[in-house]
Amino acid sequence: MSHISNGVEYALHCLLFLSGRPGGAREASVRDLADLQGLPADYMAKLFTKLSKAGLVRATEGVRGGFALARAPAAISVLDVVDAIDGGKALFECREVRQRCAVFEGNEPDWTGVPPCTIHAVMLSAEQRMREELARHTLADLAHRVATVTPPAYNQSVVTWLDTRAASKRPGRAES
Amino acid sequence: MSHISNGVEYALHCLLFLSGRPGGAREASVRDLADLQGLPADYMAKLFTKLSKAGLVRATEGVRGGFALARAPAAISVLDVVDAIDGGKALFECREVRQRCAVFEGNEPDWTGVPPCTIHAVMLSAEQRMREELARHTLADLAHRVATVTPPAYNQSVVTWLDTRAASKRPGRAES
DNA sequence: GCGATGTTACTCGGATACTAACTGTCCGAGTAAGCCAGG
DNA sequence: CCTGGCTTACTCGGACAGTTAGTATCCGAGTAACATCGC
Repeated sequence: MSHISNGVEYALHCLLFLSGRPGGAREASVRDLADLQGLPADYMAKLFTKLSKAGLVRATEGVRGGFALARAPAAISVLDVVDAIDGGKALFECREVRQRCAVFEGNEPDWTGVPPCTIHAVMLSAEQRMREELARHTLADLAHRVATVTPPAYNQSVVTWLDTRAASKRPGRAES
Repeated sequence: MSHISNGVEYALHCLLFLSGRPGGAREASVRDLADLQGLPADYMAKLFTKLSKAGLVRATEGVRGGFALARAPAAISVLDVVDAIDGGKALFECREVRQRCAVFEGNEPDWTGVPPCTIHAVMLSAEQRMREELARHTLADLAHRVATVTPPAYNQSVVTWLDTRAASKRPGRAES
């Protein structure tokens, strides 16, 4: 299992669609976002509730509701998304092996408890480097980089796909 | 589950004992090393075979056999140990979400395959930063730092523990 | 006394559970927007 | 014309199964060192 889960990737792709819409700040439903990318919709709903609790997106309820970014794309970093989805789990969990040393025979001295253990310190610094790199990139950066790769016709077709999808479903007794 | 497993921690602690022995290059059996630190011995044996395959330690078979470092402590980095135990697994696995976009309807264009996807690139750079930090620290560095924290009496008692342990078991019909 | 045999402790590798996390699905409750019927 | 009810599509949250990786244990095979036994 990779440390950064698939959920993070799913969420980032969806957030990119949300931030990439021209004119900004329009909202989209989870189901449309998931179907557009071939992702499991129910699972995405779970991920979006996590994003909402982290304050990255804002939900509007009811019919024609959906999610929109709660902040500007430039104010949301990849690290924010990773922490929101994966819960800020540690890269490494120290098991405090030093305290189990057989030489102590049950009563370990006080110097083994001093934080952090030497090996743990190395892992913490490595994790810090990783987090710094993730924090350097924002949704705006990613969206801009994606825009340089994708042809404009693709962006247009995505917009029309979402629009026709939104138009096809309307509340009330439409099909009766 | 943390990305850097407990096995890496176990291995690093054992390697520190191996590199910290004064006079260097003496060997110790897996069972002694495990019992000294209260670690599962059978599991440690598996980890040491991984270390051996990676060329970090050298095994001598038979009675009074054991493991010794294959290189100088200054020539073994924490990254070497992580890769040997955890198999160099990726921090993030790209699922190539772009190729599933519903707009394509089965026939994705060629530009989605260009490596790597924008999100993947960010994760790769973050992983690279982490690996650089892990590669900066060697066993010699760790051993030196540990030596500044632990009292000298502790090191002496560990040596005597290992020696008495080695002396208590001898082949042949010792206990008859 | 010297070589053959046996015992012991080690490495090596496979087979097998157990546990935890991630992934994905299903379902019910609550809410807002629009449509329709009745006053 | 206006108000109340109804339908719909959404969010929200819990419950649950499948898969995978890490953790841990057990066991058998092969090997080297040393003690003992037999010549």
